[in-house]
Amino acid sequence: MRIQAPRGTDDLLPSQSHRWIHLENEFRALTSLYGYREVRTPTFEEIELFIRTSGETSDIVSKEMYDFYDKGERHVCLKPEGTAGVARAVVEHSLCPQGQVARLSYITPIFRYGRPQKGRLREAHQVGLELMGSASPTADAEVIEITAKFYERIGIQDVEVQLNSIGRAECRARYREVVLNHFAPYLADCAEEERAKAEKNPLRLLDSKDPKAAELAKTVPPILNYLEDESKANFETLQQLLNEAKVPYKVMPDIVRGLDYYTDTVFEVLSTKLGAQSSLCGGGRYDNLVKELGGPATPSVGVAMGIERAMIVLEESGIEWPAPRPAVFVVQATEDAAQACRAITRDLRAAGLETQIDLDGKKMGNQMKQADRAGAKFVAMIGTDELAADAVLLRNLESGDQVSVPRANLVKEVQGRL
RNA sequence: GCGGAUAUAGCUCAGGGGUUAGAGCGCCUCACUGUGGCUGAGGAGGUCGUGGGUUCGAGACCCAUUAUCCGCCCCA
Repeated sequence: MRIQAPRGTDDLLPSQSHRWIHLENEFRALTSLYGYREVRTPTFEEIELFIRTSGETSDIVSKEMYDFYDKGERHVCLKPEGTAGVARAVVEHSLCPQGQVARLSYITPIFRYGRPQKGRLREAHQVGLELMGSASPTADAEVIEITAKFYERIGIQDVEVQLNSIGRAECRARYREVVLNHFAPYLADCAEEERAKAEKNPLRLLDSKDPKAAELAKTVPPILNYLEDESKANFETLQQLLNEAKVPYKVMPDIVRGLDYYTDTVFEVLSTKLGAQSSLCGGGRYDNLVKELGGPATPSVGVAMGIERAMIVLEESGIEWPAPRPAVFVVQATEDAAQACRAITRDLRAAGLETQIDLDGKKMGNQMKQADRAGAKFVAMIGTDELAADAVLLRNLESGDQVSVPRANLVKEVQGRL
């Protein structure tokens, strides 16, 4: 059988890669306005890193790790998410000394071993931010504002920012009992699998798709009622800050995140154009993570946005970004013009103009076709006449107009017409 | 990891037990006699996902396997 790309992976081809580059450039341009600097951490890490941070019982760790033993018997893992590696690097290089703030961004592949479908691959890609060293809700607001601005900037419309606070560990422990009690009638006679799930993370009951559970979920008191004073105050401040920044959001008491490290603020951005995988990004506050990795107490907040999912929404929305195209295709009308053509090609490129030229001595008509197919804006042609006159015939492929210009002026003539 | 659907040319798809497997688009060549897009004429390209089986005969039927898509779990 012919070798094909591994299950759940995708080749990014030239017809698409310019869109990714565009999205990444928009991300970099936006985040650098806020002072974020890019970090690149390894593609694989010791598996322990993710077990410690995401939590042993999280789905990511318990069933989706792309892990293996290397030749040195080290148990390693392709990173399933971006935050843990960045936090590890921050601790390792003391990037966020006490009392300071670090603003970091990343663009990375992530790996999760699950059953693939559209918008959920085994190798996916994310752009993300980590704002470390501040416990203030202004930090949460900054990250959420950038996230909203990012989608706005790339032209994604129908999005909804969903916001919640899940409090601190003690609050969640108390709320856990509330939920278990509330759902007791349901848990008494539901499937074993459901019960095990509820045991692991009772908050999952809140967004269950089981009709009976969903019914009970309507009447469960929200976790917001159980927040400690500080959490509650911060959540209120955050909402004021978002109002102030004119970032629309919706408080959703049932959003819970799958990773153990979140504290207080959690949020997601959803799109109506995504189907079952409706989540465009996820983020939240993680005040204990850096400390757990052996660093100083470093309250932090971050977000990770899925590139593939953004691309799906962009496509569904009919948003097209222009593909790169050559400014000039140089056509050799006769064989004796080949050297002159190579020379003007060099001149054009030296002037920063994307220029292509035929390699195989094809006929002129074929060269014109190549120019057309490549999407060139101009053809610069040299044949016997031009050679004699030291000129170049410059043809606009869109209008069909053409003029003969002195060879020495070619670059200027092209630049003047672009 | 569980359930379901699908797999035929580069792309989108037709063909449903019987001779050399088709279409549209794309690709190549030629003509239009220094010019692409339009037109016309030719042409290349498929072990019908892979491996077994049933049959006189399989692209069609059966089994397995791999991949994709949809739903669940979960999430980006």
